[in-house]
Amino acid sequence: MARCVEFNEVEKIEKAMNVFWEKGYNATSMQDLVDAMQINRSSLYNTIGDKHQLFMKCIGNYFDTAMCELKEKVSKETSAKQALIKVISDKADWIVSCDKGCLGMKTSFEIAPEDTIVRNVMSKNNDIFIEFMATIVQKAMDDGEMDDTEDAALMAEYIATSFTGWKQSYILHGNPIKIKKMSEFLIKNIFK
Amino acid sequence: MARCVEFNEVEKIEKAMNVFWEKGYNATSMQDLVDAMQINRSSLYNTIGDKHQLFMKCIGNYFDTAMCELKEKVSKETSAKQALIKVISDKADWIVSCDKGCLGMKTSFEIAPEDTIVRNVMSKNNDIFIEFMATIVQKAMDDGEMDDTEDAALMAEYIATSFTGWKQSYILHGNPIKIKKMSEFLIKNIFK
DNA sequence: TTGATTCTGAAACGATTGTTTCAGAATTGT
DNA sequence: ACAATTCTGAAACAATCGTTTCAGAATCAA
Repeated sequence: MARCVEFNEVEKIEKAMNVFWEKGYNATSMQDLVDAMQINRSSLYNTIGDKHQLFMKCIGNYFDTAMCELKEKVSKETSAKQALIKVISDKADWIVSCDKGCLGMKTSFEIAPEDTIVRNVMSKNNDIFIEFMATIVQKAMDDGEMDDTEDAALMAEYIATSFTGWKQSYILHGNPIKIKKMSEFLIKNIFK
Repeated sequence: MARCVEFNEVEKIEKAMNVFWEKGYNATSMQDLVDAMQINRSSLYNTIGDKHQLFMKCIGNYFDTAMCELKEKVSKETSAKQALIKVISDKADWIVSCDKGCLGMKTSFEIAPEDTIVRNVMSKNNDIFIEFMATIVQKAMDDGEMDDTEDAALMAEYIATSFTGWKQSYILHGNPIKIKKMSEFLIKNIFK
C-alpha cells in the first residue's frame, strides 16, 4: 500500500475561504491560496481541484457553518418572537464586527450573475435560509406574537432583504449606529 | 497648431461603463475595453488614463445619469407620496428588466471593500441619493401623507436598503413576481 | 507647402494568471 | 528491505494581464 493524504481538507478549505472572503474570487490568485492554505500546488490540484472547484467547496462550507450556527442559536430561544429578535440583532452585530464583509453577498454580486453553477448553489442555499426563517415567522404568527395577515415567506424574504441592504450600507459608510438603528426599525416593523 | 481630439469622451465612457457593468471590474480586461470603446489603446491612456481612472469616470457617469433621471421623474409627480410610489415601483420594474444587474451594487461588494477611492465616491453618491429621498419623505410627512413619528432619513435608508435586497434576490432567483410583491409590501409598509 | 503637433496602430514590455509536469522524497503494507 | 503509492517542491507551461513605447499617418495654423 501507499502513503495516505495527510492534511485535513476542511481545515485547508477554511483557510482558502478566508482569502476569497477578503479579496473576492477574481482578485484572489492561486498563489494567494497556496500561500494561505500552506499546501502544495500539486496537492491542491490533486485532492481538491482547480480554482473554481475550490471556491465551490468554500462557499459550501461557508453556508453550512452559518446555517448550523443559526439553527443552534434559534433552538436556544424560548419563543419564536424571541428567536427572530435574537437572529436579527445578532446579524446586525455580526455585520459591524466582521471587517471582511459577507462572502455570500460578494459572491452574489461578483460571481453569480455570470456563473450558472455558482448562482444555482447560492440560490438553493438562499432558499434553505428563507424557508427556515419562514418557519420561525409562521410559528410566531401561530403563537399570536405577530400579525398573521401577511405571508410568512414574504416576511422572511423581507428580513433577508434587509440584511443585504445593511451589509452594503456598512461597506460604504462603516457606521455601526446606522446598522443598529435599522435593525431596531426592522424589529419594530415586523412586530407591528 | 496641431490636430485635436476627435472622439466624444462621454460616448466612449458609456461604452466602457457597459462592459464594467456586465462583467465587473476585475473580470474586465483592457482588451475588452478597447474593443467595446472602439478607441485606440494609446488614445485611451493618453486622454482618459489607466483602468482605474476609466472606471472612476464610469461610475461617476453611472451615478450622474441615474440621479438625473430620478430627479426628472420625481418632478413630474404631483404629490410626495405619489413620487415615492413611482420611484419604488419603477425601481422594481428596472431591476427585473435590466439583465446586467446593478453596477452600483457590483462595485459596492466587489471593489469598495478594498479600494478606498472607490468606496469614498460610492459613499458620497449614496449619501446624495439618500438625502434626496429623505427630502421627499419629509415632504410626504409634512403634507400628512405619511406617519411622521419616524425619522425621514431612516425611512429613506429603509427604502434604499430594500432596493439592495431586491437586486440580490433577482440575481439569485430571477423571479419578477417576487420583486413585485416585495415592492408592493414596501409601499404598503411605509404608508402605514 | 511647410513645420508643428496629435492621433493611430501595432508591437513589445515585464509581470502575473491558472494549470501541468515530473523527478525525487516520504510513507505505507507486505 | 521491499515494491507500491502518494506527497512535495520547483520548474515550466501557454495565455493573458495592464501598461508603455514609437514610428508613421493625420490634421492643424501659417
